[in-house]
Amino acid sequence: MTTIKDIARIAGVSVATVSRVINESGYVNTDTRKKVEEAIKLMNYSPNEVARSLYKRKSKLIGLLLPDITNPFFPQLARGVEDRLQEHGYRLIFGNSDENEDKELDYIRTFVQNNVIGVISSTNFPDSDTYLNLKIPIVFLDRTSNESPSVYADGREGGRIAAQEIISRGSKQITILQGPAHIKPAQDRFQGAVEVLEELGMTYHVIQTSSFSYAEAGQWAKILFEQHIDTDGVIASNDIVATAVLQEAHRLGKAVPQDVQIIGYDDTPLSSLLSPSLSTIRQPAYDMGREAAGLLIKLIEQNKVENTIIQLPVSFVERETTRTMN
Amino acid sequence: MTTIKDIARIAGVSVATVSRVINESGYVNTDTRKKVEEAIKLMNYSPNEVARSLYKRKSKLIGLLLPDITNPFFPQLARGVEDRLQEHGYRLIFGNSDENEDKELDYIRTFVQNNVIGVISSTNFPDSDTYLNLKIPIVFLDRTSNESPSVYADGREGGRIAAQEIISRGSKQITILQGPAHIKPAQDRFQGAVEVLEELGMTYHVIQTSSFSYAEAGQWAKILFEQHIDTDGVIASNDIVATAVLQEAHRLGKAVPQDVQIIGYDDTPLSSLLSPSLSTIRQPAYDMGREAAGLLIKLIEQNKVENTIIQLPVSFVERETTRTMN
DNA sequence: TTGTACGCGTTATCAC
DNA sequence: GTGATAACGCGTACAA
Repeated sequence: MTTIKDIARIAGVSVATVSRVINESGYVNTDTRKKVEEAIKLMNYSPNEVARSLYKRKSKLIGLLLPDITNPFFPQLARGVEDRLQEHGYRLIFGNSDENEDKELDYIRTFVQNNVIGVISSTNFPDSDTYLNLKIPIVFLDRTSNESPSVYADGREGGRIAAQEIISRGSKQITILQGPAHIKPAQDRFQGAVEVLEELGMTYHVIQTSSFSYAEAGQWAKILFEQHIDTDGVIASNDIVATAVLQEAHRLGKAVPQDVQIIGYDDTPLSSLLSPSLSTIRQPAYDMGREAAGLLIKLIEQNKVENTIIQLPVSFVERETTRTMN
Repeated sequence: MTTIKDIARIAGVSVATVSRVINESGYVNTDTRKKVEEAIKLMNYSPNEVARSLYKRKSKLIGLLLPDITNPFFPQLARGVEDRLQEHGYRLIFGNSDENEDKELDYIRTFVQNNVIGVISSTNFPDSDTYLNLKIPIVFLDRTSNESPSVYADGREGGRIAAQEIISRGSKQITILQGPAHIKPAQDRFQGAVEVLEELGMTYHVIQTSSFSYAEAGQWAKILFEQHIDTDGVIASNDIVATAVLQEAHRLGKAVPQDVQIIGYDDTPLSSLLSPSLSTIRQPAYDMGREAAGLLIKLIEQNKVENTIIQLPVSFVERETTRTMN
């Protein structure tokens, strides 16, 4: 590995001078600068970030913690985060938490050990000591915590919209798939939907699910129609589950949306490719990622930041699993 | 931040001793060990990985470069990699390359600057100087290069199987969607399919596509049926495109698989949730990720490794977009 | 069995 | 303008 010393030797100057031209700090004669730059190019040298990080006690690394990159909602988030960070020269240390507090804690610790300069986390435990004791900026993504910097979409509102839309399009026997109990955004959207259903005095049923996994989605769909065969409107906990419901409806010979309407949640890319394409509540995942990264960068680079709570709008995406309004 | 010095002071010993108990190297009296361990627990101390990395000239970090985490094939890969690495105490620095050589080079450089101890890359440029000059272990994932360590599934064979299956199930007017020209695995599977079609003297058409993006998939599907309305068998370049074709077929009132059979590629999780569910060529993505991580770890921790080229089997997954054999 | 001192590659301070 | 040099936190000879 070629170090700053090598460059200094080749350019015939001291390491201090090399450091100066690299960091554009302090004075340095045009000629000597040229010599140094040539040496750098010659050796294809780039400074050791680890040494830098050790001295400055901070790196260009940012920790990103997501529940499960395999759930198609999160890659969008991750991509948004990465694209924005990359523009500012930051890099990502990444981990999947599986919504597991221990795993999360373990990752956060190693993030800190690696001098990450900030953390973006999608966690169900934003108020745990892990985060409270963190001395670096942290942004919660897709999850909220009191006054802590957060970027999220309003789940309760999303749930409300889902319920309103499906009701106004004529469903009378609505079944809600309630997402995993430990996942806050899932409960928010569930609450929102229930609120509207209650307000309007609708009869409805609830199917409790315990994961968003592809593997189990089919099971929830089966159970749904076993227990409530006459349901004519399904508010799913996310697009994966909605897709499974759609498939099961087909299997049972139910016409969608004539016999049963289905509304998903997230607006994952696949939703528009289904047939019928999936009506859903859109969360602007990519933008959420970008916003979170932007907020974190502000937190890192400025001392005062105005808005540390960023709420992005959700919206109903009308496709083919809901009927048209008359 | 609490450092090894603090621990030493609190435990009333020298930093060397603390280091010894942490790393379980050298002798240390049971009593003094106890004192040190107590101090560590008291302060909730964990060693600074950056300083370690600087001294040892290598970290516990591994660089992972993927084309686009937003393509549902790659999260599976990533998850496999991460799960295995995590078991061995390694962490991931992650980047999306967008199949772009400059971006790739930029990431690899920052990986090196951060003392990553190995790299896993899904690249179209495995023979570029970037990789040849790398002095750390590298494993190519989903892509191959001569004799370099690689983990991949046989694309050519996958293409052959796709063609064989669709032919033996009765398609006569086959259209192949040829994936992006610069993506090797896409071309491999295309070649494989063409080979079989040629060998059997079938007539077939080719639609050239230039990306795997959701946004454009619909376009290719439209073009396909515009140019070859009488096609009765489609070999898609991956599951995303296959899904778009399926949707377009619906739109045109074509029955699947009666009028037109469709075979995808990858066996992305969504494939089984479509209706009709998608017949496809399965790549064991998660396992590929795990294998790649395992191979890299071997490369890092052992000096001799037997098999550095790992080829995983592809297989036909029969679902509902192909007819049953008689 | 334990402690001292040095070096890992870089930046910043302070002379010159 | 430029060059020594201390310091960042840790691991390891080597000495004790």
